[in-house]
Amino acid sequence: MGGVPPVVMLMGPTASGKTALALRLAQALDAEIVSVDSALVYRRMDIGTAKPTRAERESVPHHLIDICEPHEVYSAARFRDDALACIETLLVSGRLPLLVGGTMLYYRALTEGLAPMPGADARLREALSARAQRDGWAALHGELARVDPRAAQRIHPHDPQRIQRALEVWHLSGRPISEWQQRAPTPPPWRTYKLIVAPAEREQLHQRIAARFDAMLEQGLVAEVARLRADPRLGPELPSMRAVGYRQVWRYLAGEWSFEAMRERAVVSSRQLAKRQLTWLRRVRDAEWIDADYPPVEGLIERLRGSAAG
RNA sequence: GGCCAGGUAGCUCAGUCGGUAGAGCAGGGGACUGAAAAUCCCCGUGUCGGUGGUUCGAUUCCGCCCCUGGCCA
Repeated sequence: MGGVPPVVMLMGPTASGKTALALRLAQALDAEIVSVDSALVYRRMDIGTAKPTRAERESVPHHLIDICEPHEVYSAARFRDDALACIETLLVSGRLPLLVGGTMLYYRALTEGLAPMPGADARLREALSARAQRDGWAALHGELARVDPRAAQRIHPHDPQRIQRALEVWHLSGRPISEWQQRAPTPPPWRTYKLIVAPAEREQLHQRIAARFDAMLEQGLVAEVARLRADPRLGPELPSMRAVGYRQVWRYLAGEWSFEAMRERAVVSSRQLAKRQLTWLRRVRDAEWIDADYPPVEGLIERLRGSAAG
């Protein structure tokens, strides 16, 4: 099969058991885990992100976890750079990279690349938000329609995040975002083996999600968020604090929601996240789907060994 | 036991001056290029508690019954 080294990607919705399965595979295959998760990158966010425990991280090396502070803004672009560097290092030293996570945009950034357009600019975003506050996002969408009709057509007038990003790119580069985005995918040079783990029944996933959130509460999620709230650099609008669970507990601690309402809203958000992840996952081609309740671990190990040797 | 208010979508409720009903939430599907655990888009037939009656026609009006609150005994 040639000398192209393999990379294994283990994907799946939240609460599907990715972490446990990854540990077993990594130990059997002598692999190292590369996290593909937009929340695990943040330090001090452990319980609510279901971050692998210290013991787990000692049994198998993990990468791209705890790499930035919650007041910082991580991004798909940073992930791509970090992941490419990390995978290269592992491959050079002959170890198998096992990519594990549920942030599907990050997988896409990695496997298809990102257009080389300008990155985020906090000042500009503030200015755009201020104008939206005054004139409404519809006005900014109208402006986008003048400078980049193609993008304006694709972006819904109610989608502030994308309107803002499109205008940001326009102001920073003088070129429409739709122009930047017209470019062929740039796949990485290695072969990938894709695994998707998910419960066969949606109801099963819903039960896992509720049970897991209750477990997080028992483990002290509220206290964890209280500690984060005490950090003056953190606020509810930051990407880190908008993560499922954190966002709801924040509002509970702010006195906006009862404990029961917080719990319900968090579980609901988690279910909705899982649904969005599944929408991405269904589109993934050439992936092997694994039933989360009966993962064929031994068979998988055999196949991956064959693939790695191939 | 009596009186009052309710029983309408999985939940909370609106509504039909009689022509078989619609919001929010939940749920489902989809989109997704530096915030992505984010941000958006689309999708609403359900014995209108049961049963008789009036009526061309009842979820709507009337009687009785059941259930849930509240008040009075």
